[in-house]
Amino acid sequence: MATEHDTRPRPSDGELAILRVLWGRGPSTVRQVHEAIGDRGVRYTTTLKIMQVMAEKGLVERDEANRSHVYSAAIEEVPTQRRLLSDFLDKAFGGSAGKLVMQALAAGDISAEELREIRKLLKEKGAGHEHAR
Amino acid sequence: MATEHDTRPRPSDGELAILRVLWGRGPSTVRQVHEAIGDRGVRYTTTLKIMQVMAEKGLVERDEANRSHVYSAAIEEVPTQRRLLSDFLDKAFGGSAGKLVMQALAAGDISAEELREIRKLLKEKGAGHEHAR
DNA sequence: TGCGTCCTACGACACCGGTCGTATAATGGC
DNA sequence: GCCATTATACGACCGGTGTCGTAGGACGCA
Repeated sequence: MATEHDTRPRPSDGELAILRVLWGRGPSTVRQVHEAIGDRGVRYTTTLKIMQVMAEKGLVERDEANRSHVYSAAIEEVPTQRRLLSDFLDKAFGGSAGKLVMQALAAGDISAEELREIRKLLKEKGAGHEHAR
Repeated sequence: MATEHDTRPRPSDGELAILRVLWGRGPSTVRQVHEAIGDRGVRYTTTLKIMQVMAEKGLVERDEANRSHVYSAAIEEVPTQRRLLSDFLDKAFGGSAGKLVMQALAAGDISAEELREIRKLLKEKGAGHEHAR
């Protein structure tokens, strides 16, 4: 069987913030991450601690070659987002992806660029949409 | 604009599950909610406690006329979903509604019915899509 | 009137996530 | 070689959430 389920836990909110930095700028030191986050009043050791815990959980990988350890994301961005989205979909929208999409469209500001992509995606998806089952 | 910001806290996951029941079937007793939730191994008093806390927080209202108190949702479904969605959007997608929509479209099974609505919405939205502000 | 049933109320507890202080070790400039 | 700087490690604590046990009151019915 190809689909061995990932045993790693979902990232928490704080962990996700760190992952976003790692995904965005690639392997980074704690300091770099800490500063990238904008340092919302939070101490350096807090960021450090979270990242250490993440390493234990397998959410990030750590290169200890240098004194300043270099961390990199151990889980991919899109699949992770998809898992979180799936959870959120169930919790907040009872699993109705349609409702979620509609509210996202109504609420969020979406660039023309992205709108175009969405239309394209929708066109492909709805190729044979004549019959609704 | 009379946008007095709602001071009530965001519902937690457990609270959200209860709200979904309340939104779905209207004012209900604790027992009804508890059974509707499917009772995932959780004791009755757990459900009760959460609902009591929700009442304190102002997330639900309680009618104590009868012995079995009747609870009803004190916050509306769509605005609540929108707030949660907005939070989630920031946390998981860095605020990019476009990315979220695309993944939701790609991942979720959306009924033909909803697909049609989405297209309609998209059409309206993109009517004068020359400038995406 | 007494008893089983159902309800609410309340407190205790455990876990998780986030936060920080402090201790200790490496580094590099002077 | 010394010292200030900067890094990691570790433990403590707090608040929120969920979980449950138990106590006690209301109800209905034989």
